[in-house]
Amino acid sequence: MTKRTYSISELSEEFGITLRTLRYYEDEALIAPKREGQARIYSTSDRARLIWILRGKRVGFSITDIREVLNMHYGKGGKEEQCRVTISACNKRIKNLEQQKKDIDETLEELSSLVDTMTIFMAENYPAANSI
Amino acid sequence: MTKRTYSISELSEEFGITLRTLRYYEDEALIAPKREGQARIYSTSDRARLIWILRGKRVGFSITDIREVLNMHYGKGGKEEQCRVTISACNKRIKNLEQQKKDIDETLEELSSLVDTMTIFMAENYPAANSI
DNA sequence: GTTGACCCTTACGTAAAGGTCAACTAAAAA
DNA sequence: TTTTTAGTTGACCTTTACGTAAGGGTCAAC
Repeated sequence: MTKRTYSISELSEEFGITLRTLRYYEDEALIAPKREGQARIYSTSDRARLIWILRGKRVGFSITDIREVLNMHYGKGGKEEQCRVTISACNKRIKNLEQQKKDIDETLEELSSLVDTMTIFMAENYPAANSI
Repeated sequence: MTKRTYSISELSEEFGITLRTLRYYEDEALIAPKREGQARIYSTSDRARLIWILRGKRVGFSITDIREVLNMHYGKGGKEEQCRVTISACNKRIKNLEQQKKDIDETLEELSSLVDTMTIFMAENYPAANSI
C-alpha cells in the first residue's frame, strides 16, 4: 500500500500551490480534510478532489462552479428533481466546454498563422540568424 | 458595401456587453475607436479586435494577455529581437492552449460519465418520469 | 531550553474586471 | 423651447482568488 494520507505541505509541494490556497479551498468548502489536533490530514480522496479542483481552474471554472460540480458527484442518487437539475447543469457545462474548445481552436489557428508570418518575415529580413 | 462604422451601443448590443465594458477596454488600450466630437466611432477593424478580445476572454486570457497578443499582430515586422520574443511568446501560449484542450477533454469525459451514471440511476429509480 | 520545522487562526491587503451612480453635453424630437 | 435620447467622464463600489503579515502552538533535535 502506498501512503494514505498527506500533510498540507506535501500537497502544496506536489501540486505547486501555496498553503494559503489549500486552506482557502477548505474555507470555500471544496475540501474537508480530517484533523489531527489542529493539523489537516488529507486522504487520497481529498487529493483526488484537489486534482479536480486544479483541472477545473485550468479550464476556467470559478470556485463556485467547482463546488457545484464536486457536490454533483457527491449528491448523485438523490431526489428525482435534484437529479434532473444536476443532469441539466452538467449538460450546460458540457456545451460551454465544447464552445470553449472551438474558441481555443480558432485562437490556436490565429496564433500559429501569426508565428508562420513572422517566421517567414524573419527568414527574409534576418537570414543570417541561427534558427534555434 | 456593408456598414463601415458602429456606435458604442450597436457593438454593445451585438455582442451582449455593456457600454462600461467597451469603455473599459479602451481604457486598457485594447481598442482605440476614432472620435466624432466626443462620441466613439468604431470601425470594422475595431470590431474585429473586439471579436478577438471576447474570444480571448472565453479561452481564459486576461486583459493583459489579450493586449499582448493584439500588440503582436500590430508589431509584426519589427526588430529582430522583438520578432524573436513575439514568436516565443506565441509558442508559449500555444502550448498552454493545447494543455487546456486536454484538460477540457478530461473534464468533458468526467461530466458525461456523471450524466450517464445519473441517467441510469433515474431510469432505474424513477422510470415513470417522462424523459424529455 | 532554545532553535527550527511545520502547523494553526485571524484579519487586512490587492489586482482584475467590471457595476453603479451622478453630473454633464449635444443633438434630435415633440 | 423644452424634453428625450444617446453619449460622455469621473468616482466610488463589488466580487473573486488568493497574498501577506501578525501572533501563537507543538514537537523533535541539539
